[in-house]
Amino acid sequence: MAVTMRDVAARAGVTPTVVSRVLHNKASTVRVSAATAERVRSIAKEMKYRVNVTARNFRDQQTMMIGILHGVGFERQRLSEGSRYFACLVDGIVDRAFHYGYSVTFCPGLMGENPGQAVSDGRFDGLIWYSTDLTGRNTELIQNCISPLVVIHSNENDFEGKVASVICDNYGGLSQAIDHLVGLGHRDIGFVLERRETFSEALERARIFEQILKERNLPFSTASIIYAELDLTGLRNELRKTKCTAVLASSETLAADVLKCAAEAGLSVPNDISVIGFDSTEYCEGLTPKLTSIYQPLQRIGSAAVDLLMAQISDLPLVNKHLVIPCGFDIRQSTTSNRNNQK
Amino acid sequence: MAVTMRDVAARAGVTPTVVSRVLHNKASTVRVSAATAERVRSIAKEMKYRVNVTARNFRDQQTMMIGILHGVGFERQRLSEGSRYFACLVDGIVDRAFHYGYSVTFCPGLMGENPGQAVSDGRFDGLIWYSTDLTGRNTELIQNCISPLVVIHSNENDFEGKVASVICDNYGGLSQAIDHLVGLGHRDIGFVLERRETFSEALERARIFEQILKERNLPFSTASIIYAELDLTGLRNELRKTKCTAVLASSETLAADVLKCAAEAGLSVPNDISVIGFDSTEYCEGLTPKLTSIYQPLQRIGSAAVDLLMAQISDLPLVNKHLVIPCGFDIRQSTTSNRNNQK
DNA sequence: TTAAAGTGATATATCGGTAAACCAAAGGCG
DNA sequence: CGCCTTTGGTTTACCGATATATCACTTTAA
Repeated sequence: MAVTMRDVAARAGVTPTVVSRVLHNKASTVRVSAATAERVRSIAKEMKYRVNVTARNFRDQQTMMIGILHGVGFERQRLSEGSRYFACLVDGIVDRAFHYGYSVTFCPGLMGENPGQAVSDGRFDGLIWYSTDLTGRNTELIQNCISPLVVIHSNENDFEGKVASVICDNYGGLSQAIDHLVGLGHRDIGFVLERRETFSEALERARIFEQILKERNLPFSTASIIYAELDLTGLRNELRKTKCTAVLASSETLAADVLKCAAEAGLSVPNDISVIGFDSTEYCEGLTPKLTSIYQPLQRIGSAAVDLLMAQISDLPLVNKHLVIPCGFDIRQSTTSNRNNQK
Repeated sequence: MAVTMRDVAARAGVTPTVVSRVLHNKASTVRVSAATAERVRSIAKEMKYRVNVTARNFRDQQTMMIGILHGVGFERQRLSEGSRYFACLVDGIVDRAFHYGYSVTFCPGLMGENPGQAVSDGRFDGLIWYSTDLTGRNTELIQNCISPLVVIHSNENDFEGKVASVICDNYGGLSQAIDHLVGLGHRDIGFVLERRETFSEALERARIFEQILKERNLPFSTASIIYAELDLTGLRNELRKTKCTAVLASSETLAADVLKCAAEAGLSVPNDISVIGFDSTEYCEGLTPKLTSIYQPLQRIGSAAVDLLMAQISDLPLVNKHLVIPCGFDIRQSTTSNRNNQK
């Protein structure tokens, strides 16, 4: 069917080996006469010869392919849900992988019995695990996963420090946000997160939020944590009765929900209540009011994950297999001085 | 390194062939004793044997992998740009591909010299081409692409009908939108699109828009087409001075820009001007006011593309290689009766 | 003059799985 | 008993690229 190396070799009156050398080895190292090399090259071009990548990968026992495992099991995350977030991450991964000559494949949900099997199948040279849920069954799957593996949103404390991870600096990001609010005169600050016990990322942020408030000697009580159900009625009521003059939301999407609920509850943002989100993609600019937000460099997180993965694949020594990427902070219109607060 | 079929065979005291038959052939067709089969199966399980997918693919001369080629060349579309749109499409593709046992890989930008080469490389069994630009160099690349190939946003008139395509029913969708506006008493209707000569999809919609207005005996002039530059100042001015009481935008993102510019121009939507978008993902619900929109069933478009591709890969006879998927129409808050118009 | 070194290529083996051809032993039948 | 069929395997070959070892033929140096 397709033109093979043998075909080219036959036409050029040489051995496949020579063709291979001419086309893929550094010509300096190998001994092929200039004339032959030129002839082979021109014939290969004329015949539109292309290496069979599958054959080469098979021989080299590699695939030049990494998989993104997202939303494992019941979580079943789709690209179009929370897409802004995931899309930025994927862009970072794909770009960086491309730079290494690697391609990226999506593994939606569970791929076969065990996600790790995709690697032992030889289907991928490595996996990047992206999931907001690092509890229960996922913990187990990750630990049993045959490396190479990098988990996003995980840190050195998870998995006994054995699994490479990339995470944004939640502590730094939340500190900036809280200090910003404190600077504006706020003292009663709340944290809004989805009520989902398996949402590790949000829970971790809530934990750090509490820690920072205490470090700053700011008031913290159970009322400081506001849970949002899928149905937003509850959130609307919570906002109406909370004594917080400012709230942080654990994600951008949730911050948008807070804006919506505040409006429905008759609260003006930022005059009645200041709101800060987490993510800061271009989406924040589109909201009314424009959302002040902690900025996660998602593309950098993605590319860092690829770097970690490549180090494992190439068996390079890793100085640190647990990366923490600093967050930025973008002040927009949804936060203002507590003086304005009419409560 | 990994356990191979030979390892299992050795332990079971049989030939690799037998292992292969036991594990992957329908046991009924092949002649292996029940006892042997059972023994092989249990040993394979015990040794955690997994087929080497690369090896099998190599032998079968296939990859069980399809590529999504998006944003070729200078266009260089990233997933996070226009992500809502693309994300839905990708979800449809990935799901359907998975159903066929195929995986999906992203090929951002130009992959090597010629995108089609990815297939002749044997890297993919087929390609899905998604691009808003089907002009110039891309036309050439598509025509030179070694099949199998399916192009999204293309129809039977492109590429001499030779290239399989999937497109949404722009005529039907726009008709519904225009009839909706006419029903509300509007007569001066505009169409907003990005000023980019290579934006085939938007240009096609503008052309159909014009056709429908003429069919309905509605006023059409060059002023009916409003171009949006990257810098939105122009759009703001255009909206301020247009005599249109309603505008259609060629995409959801652009419709959001129209809402923003209208607000900045001091126009109330929908009272001063009605706005209709194209896409209708959940994003429309988040805008203020909620956006009335033509609904493209993006996931269906994606899955239809996969079906077309699979038919080509399996060499099945195709009744129709040019699919047109009907659009829906979701009425929300950005359109209202022309009576309210204060102009 | 002869051995050593250099040059330009070829032959071979292998990655793992599997289809196709082949074969030995057991069972069936006139 | 001898011949045919069935059963339960084994042997072989191949997919395409390429690393390694090998080889024939020069050229150079002692």
